[in-house]
Order: sequence, then structure tokens, then C-alpha cells
Amino acid sequence: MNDGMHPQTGQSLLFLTDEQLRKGIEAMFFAYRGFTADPDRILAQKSYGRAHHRAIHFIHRSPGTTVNNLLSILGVTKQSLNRVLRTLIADGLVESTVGQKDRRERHLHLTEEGAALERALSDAQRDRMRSAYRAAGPAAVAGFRQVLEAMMDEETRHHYETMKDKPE
Amino acid sequence: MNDGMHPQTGQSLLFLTDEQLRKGIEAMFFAYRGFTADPDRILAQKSYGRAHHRAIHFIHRSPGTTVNNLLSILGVTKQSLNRVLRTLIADGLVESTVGQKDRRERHLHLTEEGAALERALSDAQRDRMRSAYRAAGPAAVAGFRQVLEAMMDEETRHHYETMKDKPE
DNA sequence: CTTGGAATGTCAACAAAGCTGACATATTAT
DNA sequence: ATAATATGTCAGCTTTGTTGACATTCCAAG
Repeated sequence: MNDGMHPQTGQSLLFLTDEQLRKGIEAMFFAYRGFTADPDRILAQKSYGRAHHRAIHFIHRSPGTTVNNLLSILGVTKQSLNRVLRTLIADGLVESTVGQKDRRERHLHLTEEGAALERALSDAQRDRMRSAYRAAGPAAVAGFRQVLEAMMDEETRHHYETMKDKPE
Repeated sequence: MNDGMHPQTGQSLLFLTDEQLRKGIEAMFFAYRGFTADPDRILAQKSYGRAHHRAIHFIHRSPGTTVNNLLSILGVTKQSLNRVLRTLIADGLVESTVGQKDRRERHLHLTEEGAALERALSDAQRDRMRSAYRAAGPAAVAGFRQVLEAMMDEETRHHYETMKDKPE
């Protein structure tokens, strides 16, 4: 982990070697697999995929959100999202209501059944996140978040920031 | 939701709220998009995808690796990997040579052209990682890595650990 | 008020990349 | 000789991304 080949003074010099960066890249790749593994198992049982999880997560996060808003958060095409929403609506996990102010818009909510799946998925994902946080400690968590935030695209970070502190 | 088992951190009572964990989950999701965005643009120009990138990365990382070894690192089926390798070999980016000790095995190497693409991809990805690291600072980076490592599956972490310190 | 453009959402068809299962081939191990 | 292993391939299915075409709704200019 630490190449003691050089005195620690040069930490910031050694800090950004290609080797260090490569380790970060691989850590990101491998960790993301773990990050999605538990929800994926639950989803597979119900014949859903990650796209369903993402839709459910952000509908839960922002009840009544419109399709367009969800689109810009998820960063996919409306056709792709629509396919997922269609099955969730057909299966009774999501409810789509015509907008009152603007009847072109559809407002999305989780049904009770949808909320139950959301809980199952996020419980699984939180369990892993919690145990990683515990293993690493509070200081590490702060660093983790800082680096991730710095890694986002500008526009993405805006989405993240604006929903970051919204109370449940 | 928290346990207070560690009295030395009175912080840890507030620390692992669902809200904190949810922010971590969303940070992970949004950051991963940024993480892959730059290579994705390069790959799209050449009609390749992330699967090609991953193969190229780990062949570069472990020159002469066998198909089976690559399989266990990538965690996909041989059919899926084979499809990708076939195109990379056909396009002259990867070379497959019959093993000397065991002639059933194929050893994989990047050609000069393959190495050039690898450099383009990893330069792009490293640039983003570097700027995130710089923005966050050394302490944050250490925490980032700690949390990611704790988030991996056991088996995955083994792959990560065993190739972690291998010199270039 | 009408009409044309913009916004929003849906349907159809296609592509990338994952999966399973079956099977061929070559090689090694017993 | 036979069994096990490593690899490659074919066929077919699924998820989830893409573009293109189109319907509906709203708003604003005439």
C-alpha cells in the first residue's frame, strides 16, 4: 500500500503517481460491483434490473417528481426510462398521475408495494454501506465523500447538491 | 440504526443515520457516472464499450494473463468476455498466444495499437481521478480508498489486494 | 380564436453486453 | 484409454441503452 521507498516528506510528490491513481481506478471498479451486488440479488428474484432500482430510488427520494425531472437526474433517454416506468406502473409499484397545472406532465409516486420494495433494496444497500463506513471510520467517510463529489461532472454534482440535504 | 458500541466516538451515534448512508449511496452512483464518462467518449468513437475497456485495462495490468484468469477478475461469463476479446483480436489490439507450459491456455498481450488505446483511455480516466484527488487532498484520498476496499466482496477484494502492489 | 411551435410522454425497432445451455477441440492428468 | 480442464463457438434470451416517429398538451403570436 505504502511504498516506503521515499521519505514521507515527499508524500505529496508520491501522492499522484500513476500507480496511486491506477489503484484508485481499480478500487472504484471493484467497489462498485460490491455496491450493486446486494440489490441486484433482490432485483433478480423479481425480474427487475438496476434501472428499476434507480427509478424507484429517486421516485422515493422526490415523490411527485415528473418524468422529465427524473430523466435529467438519471441521465438516460426518456424512451429508456419509459420502458422501466411502464413495467413498474403495470406491476403496481409506481403510480403516475396527470399534472394539474400542466396536464402534459406525469407525477410519479410509489405505491405501498413500491415503497416496500424500495425499503428492501435500500436496506440491503445501506447494510453494506454501513459496514464499510464502520470499518473505515468517520474520518475516512468524510474523505470518501469528498473524493466522490470531486469526481462528478458539474451538472451531475448540481443534482447531487440540490438533493443532498433535503430532509426526508 | 446505530449501536453506540464504540463509546470513543460520540459522533458515531449520529454518524450512521440513514440520511448519511443515503448520501453515500447517491454519491457513489453519481460519481461512478463521472468516473466512466471520459473513457466512454473515447470508446464510442471507436465503437467499443466498457467491456472492451475493462479487458484492455486488465490485460495491460497483467500482460500474459490467461482467459480464465481474466474471467475471474472481471466476473463475467466466458461467452461474454469471448465476444469482446474476439473483436479486440480481430482489430489487432490484443494478441493471443498459445501457452508453452500448458498449450490449452491462451496468453493475452496488448499489441502496440492496443497499448496506444489503453494509454488514451487511462490518461483520460487518470486525469479525472487526479483532479478529484487534488481537490480532496491526501487525507481524503486515504479515506476514499479505505471505504472502497471495505465495500468490496471478499473474493473481489482478494483480486484487488493481490494485484494492488504489483509493480508496473 | 386559431394555429404553429415547444414540451412532454409513448411506441417501435435496433444495438451492446450481460446471461444460460450445449457442444467441439485440444491438452493434460490419472 | 479415459477423465478432467481450458478454451472457443453457436444459439437464444434479457436488460437497458440508443434513434426515429408520433400523439397530446400547452402557450404564444398573429
